[in-house]
This record gives sequence, C-alpha cells and structure tokens, in this order.
Amino acid sequence: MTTDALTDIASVCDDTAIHSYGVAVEALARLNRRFDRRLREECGISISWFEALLRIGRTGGSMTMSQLASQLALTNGGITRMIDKMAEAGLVVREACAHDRRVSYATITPAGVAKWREASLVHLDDLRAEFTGQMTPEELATVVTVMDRIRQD
Amino acid sequence: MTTDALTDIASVCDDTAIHSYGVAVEALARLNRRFDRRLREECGISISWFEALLRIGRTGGSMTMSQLASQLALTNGGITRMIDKMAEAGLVVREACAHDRRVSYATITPAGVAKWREASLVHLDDLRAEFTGQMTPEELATVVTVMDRIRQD
DNA sequence: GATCAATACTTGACCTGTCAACTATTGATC
DNA sequence: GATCAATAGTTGACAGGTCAAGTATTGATC
Repeated sequence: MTTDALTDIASVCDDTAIHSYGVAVEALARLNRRFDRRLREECGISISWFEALLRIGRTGGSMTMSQLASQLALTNGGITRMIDKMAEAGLVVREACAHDRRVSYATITPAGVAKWREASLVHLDDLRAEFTGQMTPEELATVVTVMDRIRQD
Repeated sequence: MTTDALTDIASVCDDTAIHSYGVAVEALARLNRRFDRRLREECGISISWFEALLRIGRTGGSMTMSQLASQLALTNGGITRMIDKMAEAGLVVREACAHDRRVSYATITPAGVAKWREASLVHLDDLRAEFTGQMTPEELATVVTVMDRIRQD
C-alpha cells in the first residue's frame, strides 16, 4: 500500500460534505449513548422507549404502529417488537381500531404517563447540559431549522 | 387516561430542548438509513464499513482497535467483530504491533482502498443531494461547528 | 358482489452491536 | 525482579433492530 494511493483518495474524502456528515453522526451517536445510559440507570427505560412514550403521549395518548414507525424512523417490524415489550412492561396497551381491523393502536397507560414524566425530567436535564447548553440560541435555531428540513425531505 | 394528565406533561415535553433533539435524531436516522441502503446496493458495503474504511484510509492506512472504537462511537467488542468481517471480505488485514503485543492494527488492503474510492463517490453524491444540498453554506458551517463542539465534549 | 391491488401489521431468520467477564500484556512501584 | 493496577483486545450471551415473506383486511373496479 503506497502512501500515494491513500492520499490520492484522502483528497476526495477531505470533501466538506463527507467530513461534516461524519462529525454530525459521531456527535449524535455519542450523545445518544450517554442519554440512553442515564435514562436506563435512573428510570429503567431506554431512550427509544422514552421517545416512543413522548410521541404517543403528545399525540393524545394513542398512536398506530405505522405512525410510530414513521416518527421514530424504525421499520414496522421493529415497532411491533418494541410495543410488545413496552406492553409487557405495562407502559402501553394494545388496542384494536373500531373502524379498520388491520390497524393496531398503542395506548399509553397511567404507568406509562408516570414513567414519561419521570424520564422527561432526567432527559431534559441531560439535554440542557450536553445539547442545548453547548450552543447559542441562534445556533440552536439553525440546527433545528436544518434538521427539520432534512427530516421532511 | 384523562386528557388533562397528558397535556400537563405534554407541556413539559414541549420544551425546546426535547423537541430539537428529537428532530435532529430523527433526521439523521432517516438520512443514515437511506445512505446505508444506497451504499449496500451500489457497492455492497454498509455505511459503517465505509466510515471505517474512511477513517483507516485517511489515518495512513492503519489504526488500532481502540482508535477505531473511539472514532466510530462503537465499543471495543463491536469493533473486533466488525474488523473480523471486514477482514473476511478482504478489505483490511489484522496486523500485530511490534512494540506492544496487546495492540492489534487494522490495515487497509488494496481491495479496501478500491472499495473506499468507489464508495466515496456514491456517498458524496448522496450527501450533496440530501445533506449539504439542503442548507446554505452558513447553515452548514454552524451545524459543523456545533456538532464538533458536542463531539469533543 | 367478485376480484385484486394496496394497506397494516406480524413473524421467522438473521445481523449488528452491547455488556460483562475474560486473557494477555504492559509499566510503575516496592 | 515480583507484584499489581491499568490497558488492549476478545468472547459468550443477549438485546434490539432489519428484511422478506406471511396473514388479514380494506377499498376500488369491473
């Protein structure tokens, strides 16, 4: 392996796009890992479960599998399994849809709401320390605008 | 479940921090999924393998397991398994360290370099279309600055 | 009202990465 | 130079998710 061959390609990969994306992915992966650990330790749920509780809760307490899959950026199969476990843990219940028997709802339980509240405070604390606290309000606004644009694409 | 109990907590979770973070995670998860699919289809490697090849390549062609773990935000165990498979595929070889027998290097092979080059072009294309292309240069600069700050924290 | 593509979800087989316990090696300290 | 904490990596058991094939149901079309 000659150094020449490497630097040749390295110049392609020094491209701003590749570099910026790598940095962003790495930063969020690290953050998510830390937040996940903290939520598990203090509340006994993963950050994925928290995100699910959050979405269900603020959508009126009930969501279909497909809605969840779309909002959590998971596949339908993944959601089925996740909701099964959350139901076992008593945080949600499955409910049939009266008008369309293909549809299955995940509905948050009182225990789910309690866990959601508890976890929100812990997570909020983490977020303020390690996410929003690391940037100016202007920077935050830009990040949100950009990410929202990408998400909807 | 009363609606009151839900809106009560929803107000906590309407917090900017929780919302912004959720949007960012969702956006990057979606992007990463699309990029991964494209790289698999066109080059036969995952985006994780690409990120590994990229790091090894631009670090002179060789990195230790620990260096990789740190830069790819994975655990040591995960890296061991990943490099095992990449070695099976002929993209890297494992090499012992002459000065410290605990250390194991992953060194990129000519086939690895070729794959890296091939994948770079595909990925760059995706990134320009769906990542950097979705924002102004100023926005991109802000995102990179912020993410870099978070990453190093 | 029978047909059939589309939709909503579930399931089995599998992949990727985690965690915690382990081995091997190193370097500092006595 | 023996001891021992620290470091680097590997491994078994498992968690969490994917994918593709499956079932059940729906709605449009003839």
